[in-house]
Amino acid sequence: MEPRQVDGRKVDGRKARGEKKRRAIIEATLRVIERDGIAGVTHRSVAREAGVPTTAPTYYYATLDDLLIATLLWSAEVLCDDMLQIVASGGSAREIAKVIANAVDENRGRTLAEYELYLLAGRRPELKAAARRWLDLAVEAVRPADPVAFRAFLAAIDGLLIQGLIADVAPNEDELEPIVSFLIRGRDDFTAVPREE
Amino acid sequence: MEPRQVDGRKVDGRKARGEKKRRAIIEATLRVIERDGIAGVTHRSVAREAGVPTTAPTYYYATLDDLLIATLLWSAEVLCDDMLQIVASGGSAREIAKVIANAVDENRGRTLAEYELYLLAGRRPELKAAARRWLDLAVEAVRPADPVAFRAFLAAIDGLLIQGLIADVAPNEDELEPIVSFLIRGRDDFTAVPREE
DNA sequence: AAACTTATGGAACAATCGTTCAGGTAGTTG
DNA sequence: CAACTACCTGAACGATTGTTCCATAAGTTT
Repeated sequence: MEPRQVDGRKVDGRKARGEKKRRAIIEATLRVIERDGIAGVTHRSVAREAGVPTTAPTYYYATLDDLLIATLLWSAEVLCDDMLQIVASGGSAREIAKVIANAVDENRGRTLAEYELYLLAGRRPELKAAARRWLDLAVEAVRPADPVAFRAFLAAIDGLLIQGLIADVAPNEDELEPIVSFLIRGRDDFTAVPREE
Repeated sequence: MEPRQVDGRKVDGRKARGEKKRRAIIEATLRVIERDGIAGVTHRSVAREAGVPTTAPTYYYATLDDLLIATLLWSAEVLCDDMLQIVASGGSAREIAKVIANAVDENRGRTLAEYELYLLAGRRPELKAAARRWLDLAVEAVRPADPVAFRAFLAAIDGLLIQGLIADVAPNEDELEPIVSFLIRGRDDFTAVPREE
């Protein structure tokens, strides 16, 4: 059975293909950012990466800025997942340390891209909410009884990640684990308040 | 008495002027970064900001990249001062909170520039040492007995700053003070080891 | 199948970029 | 003051940029 709209018209296959290409362009843009940073994003570099004609990005996104913002808003969801994986995993200090170590080593490109988002949000107010979203989600997910200690923990996560990016050699989980352990000592404080249903 | 070289030759006034212009160009570049980010740095924009001819930046710095790196290395010293003011002030939590609040409000442009340095260092190894320098200096200045607690503190400083930059309204010192206070509780641990003379 | 709508892409444009270069200017030396 | 040197700059070039435009292809409806 073919997909149809409520009014009986067929779903326009042209639009469907368009949406796919739209996402392909955004994903290509993110890959470019991971590899070369925001500075490397041009219509042509994105088109080359996505394997589409030069004018395709322009066609789907009115301006290069729109493309960049769309990409970063989308990547913010990835950021959210990464960060919540760190914060709300409920795991041991070692598990958290492992996630951080991965973020600054294997996933280094993506982590760099995420902080490019942070920095751009500093200059583009419309990106602020997206960049900050994981912080809000973290608070909501954990519902810390001691918000002060939890905010300190969240700040330290950001600091460990960004400092890990500029280290000569990326820190491994063995180095990170004691620091994380120190940060979450008395973690019971975080989760003492159960979520109200 | 006019300045002379040891060999009796006069100091070349031409070179002296050149050095001044060199610094003027770097300072102009930093202002451009503070205002528009690294993306806004071009030979022409820098020249306009510095009030020098278009080709002057090219003349003094072989390539635009050299200019950028020279600027960021120089700004790293400012970063160092700022950070050490925070860390090694030996001040109260309130004083530290005040410095952070200033960095994300009044000095917002400069703080943004400093994190652009951080991020660029993530992609340019030759900048890493400069970006990391304040961390090394902080450790050396404080000589913490508990390096783990101190590194957590340093990471949290970075996190508070960068999160302050993407907040809807910049946090003030009243909000920051309890967090800082939490971070430096048991600060005696930091300074328990006196510097060996 | 004809009419119609939407998606698509190659050519081209103006603007801006980094950089080159030959000549001019200012300061120093003899 | 003439010769010399080092610093400096305006004009210009080739490359790349974002974006526009129109012809065409693809898909849908009548």
